[in-house]
Amino acid sequence: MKRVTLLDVAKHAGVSRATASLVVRDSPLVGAATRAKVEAAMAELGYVYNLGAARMRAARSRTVGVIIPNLTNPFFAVLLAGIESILETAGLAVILANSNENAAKQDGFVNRMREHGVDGLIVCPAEGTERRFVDDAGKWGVPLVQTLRMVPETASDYAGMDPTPGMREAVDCLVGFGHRRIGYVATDTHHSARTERLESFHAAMNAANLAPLFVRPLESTHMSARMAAPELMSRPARPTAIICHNDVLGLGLHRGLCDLGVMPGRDVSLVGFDNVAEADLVMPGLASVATEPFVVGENAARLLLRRMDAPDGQIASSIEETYFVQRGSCGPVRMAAGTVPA
Amino acid sequence: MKRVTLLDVAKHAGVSRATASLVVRDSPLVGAATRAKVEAAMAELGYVYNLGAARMRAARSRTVGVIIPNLTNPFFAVLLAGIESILETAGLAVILANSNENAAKQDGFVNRMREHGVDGLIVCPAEGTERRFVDDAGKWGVPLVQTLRMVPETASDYAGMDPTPGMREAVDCLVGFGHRRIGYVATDTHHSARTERLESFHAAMNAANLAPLFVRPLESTHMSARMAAPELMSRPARPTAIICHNDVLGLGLHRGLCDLGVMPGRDVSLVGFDNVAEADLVMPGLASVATEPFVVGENAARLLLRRMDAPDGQIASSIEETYFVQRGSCGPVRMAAGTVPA
DNA sequence: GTAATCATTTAGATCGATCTAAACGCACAG
DNA sequence: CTGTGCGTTTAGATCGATCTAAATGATTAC
Repeated sequence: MKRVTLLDVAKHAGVSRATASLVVRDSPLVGAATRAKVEAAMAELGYVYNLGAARMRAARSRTVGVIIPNLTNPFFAVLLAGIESILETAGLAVILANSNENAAKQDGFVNRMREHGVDGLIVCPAEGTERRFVDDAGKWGVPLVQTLRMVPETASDYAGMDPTPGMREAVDCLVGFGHRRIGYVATDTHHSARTERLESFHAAMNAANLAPLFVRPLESTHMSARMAAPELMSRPARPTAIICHNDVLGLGLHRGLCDLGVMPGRDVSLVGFDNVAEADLVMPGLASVATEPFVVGENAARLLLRRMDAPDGQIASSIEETYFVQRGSCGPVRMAAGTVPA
Repeated sequence: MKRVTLLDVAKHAGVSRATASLVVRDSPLVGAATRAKVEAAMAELGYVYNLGAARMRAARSRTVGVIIPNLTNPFFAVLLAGIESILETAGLAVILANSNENAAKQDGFVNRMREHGVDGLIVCPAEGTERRFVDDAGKWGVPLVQTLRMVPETASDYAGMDPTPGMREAVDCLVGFGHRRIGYVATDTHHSARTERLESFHAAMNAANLAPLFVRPLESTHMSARMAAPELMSRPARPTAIICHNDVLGLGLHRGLCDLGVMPGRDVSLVGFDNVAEADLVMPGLASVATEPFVVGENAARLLLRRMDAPDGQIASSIEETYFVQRGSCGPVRMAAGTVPA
C-alpha cells in the first residue's frame, strides 16, 4: 500500500497531473466540473498533499519560524499564543524554538529553520544578540520581524509596545500619593526592553522633578526578588515606593515584603509591569503597567504576513500602548512607621 | 545569485553529488580527507541543507507536530518547554498548534501536519476528542504520543502523571488536621485528567472513611473560582476544607476567600493542584499537589523518539509521581468561627 | 601474478509536486 | 471557411536531495 500521489488522483479523475495540481492550489483556471471530479477523486483515495514536494518546486513552504527566549515565562507563552492564532488563520505552520536567552543557540535555530525553508521568521532576540543576526536574515532574503525586543542599530519590522504612557501614569500616581523616594528594580539581562522601560522610568521621574532613589538589577525570578526584599528595605535611604521591570519581580518582591511584615500599599508602594493574571490574585493586588502580549503577538504575525507579501515594502512597526492599573499595592506615603524623614 | 545546491558543493570540492550527500548526512562511509574537503566547500559557498528536498526522497522530515489545548495556561506552556527541549536535542523541529480545546480544529491541525510530513505527533487531546482520532493516526502510520490526557478506550504511548499519591497525602494531611467536611472543586471540561484527579480524590476520601461534602464544577479561570467563593461558603453544610482540581482554581478561590474575610489556613483549608510558581507567592501560601509538567513533557518526547525508532514496539507509558506540598493554606480545623458542628 | 576482500566513491534513476510554454476546443468575427 | 481570442487543459522539464547498484582503487590472500 503506497502513498497516494497527485498522479493517482489525476488518473482516477481522468485528467492530467497538471490539472490536479491546479485544483489543489485553488487556481481559478480550472473549470467547475473538472474541479468537482478531482476533488471527489481526492476524497475517495484519501489524498494527502505533500508540502515537501511542493516547496521544492515553488518557493513557499507555508511555514514560519518563531524563536522565543523563555517559554516558561507566561508572558512569552501568551505572546506565542497570539502569534500562533494569526499564522494559523493564514494557513501557516509555526516551527517553534526556545532560545533560553542564548544567542549562540539562537543562531543554530535560525540555521535549522533555513534548512526547513521557512517563509519568514518572528524572533524575540535573546540577550546579547548581535547586529549580524538581523543583517544576515536580510542577506538571506528571509523576512524577519523582531518582537518585544529589538537588536540595537538594526532595521527590521518590529512589533512591540511603548512603556512610556503606563510608566508615566504609574509615577504620577505614586507622586500623587506623596512618594518622593522611588526605586526601580530592573532585570540583570540586557536587551532593548530593559533599556526602554528603564528609560521611560527615568523620563517619568524627570518630568516629576525627581531623581531615582536607586536602580537595582536582579535575576528575573520570583525567588531572587523575594530574597532581595530585606536588602532593599534596610538601605539607609529607605524607599517609599518601588517600581519593578516586570511582574515576576513585582510578585516576588510583594511576597518578600510580606515576609518582612512590610505591607505593600501601606508600608511601601509597589508597582509591577505586564499585568499578568496573578497580579490581581495576591493580597493586596499588585498595581501594574498593563500590556497585551497576545495583541503584540498578533501584530508581529500580521507584520510578517505583510512583509511576505511585499518583501521590498517600507519597514513598518506596530507599537501597543500601555496603561497603569492601580491596585491595593499603591497607597499614600506614611511618615509614621519606621520611615526615614525625607 | 542562485541558491547553493549540493551539486555546487560537490563540484567545488571535486567530488560527486552522492559523496557530498553522504557528508551532510554524517555517513561513516566517507573518508576523512574527502569529508574535510566537502565541509570546507560547504562553508565557503554558504551551503544550506534543503530538508524539503531530502524529505521527498527519504522518509523523514526531522519534524514533529505538537498540539496543546491552551497555550495561555502556564502549565501547558511548561509542558511544551519540556517537549521542545528534548526534541531540540534530538535535532527535530517542533511544529506547534493550539487547539483551544476544540476537537474539530485539532483534526484540521493533524491534517496540516500530515501535509508537512511530520515524523511523529505529541498531543494533549482537546476536550471531546473521539477515539477515531487516535485510531486514524495508527492507520496513517504516524507515531503518536498522548500526554496528560488520554482519549478513552484508545491505545497509544502515553506520558502523564498519577495524582493518587499526592492526593492521598493531601487528604491525609487535612484529616490529620481534623477536617471531615471536605469539598472538591472540579473543572467543567471533561477529559481524562479531570476524571483521574476526581477519582483519586474519591479514593483518598474513601480510605479515610469520609464521604465528599460536594463536587462543584467550575470554569477553569481565576475569576470563576473567585466569584464562586461566597456560594461555596454559604452552603448549609459549610466545608472546613476544599481541594481544587488545579491551581488556577485554587488561586482564584484563595483570593475569593480573602475577599470574604475568610482566611485560608485559619478559617478554611485549601489545597490546589499543579504547584505552579504562584502558589508560593500568595499569602498564606497555597498548599498544592505537585507535578512537574516540564518532566512530563520530556517524557512524552522521549516516548515519541523511542516509537519513531521502533514503530512496532510494545506500547509504553511513563507516569510521573505526585506529592503534596504543604503550605499555610492548610491548618487545623477551627470549631469556633461560625462553623456548623460536625 | 591473480583473485578476493574491503573501504570509498559514483552514475543515474527517483521522490511528488510545480513551472513553462504549448495545445486544445470552442465561439465568434471577417 | 479561416483566423483570432479566450478559457481550459496538458506534456515534459525541473526543483535538490537520496537511493540502488555498480565501479573504483587499495590492500591482503593465495
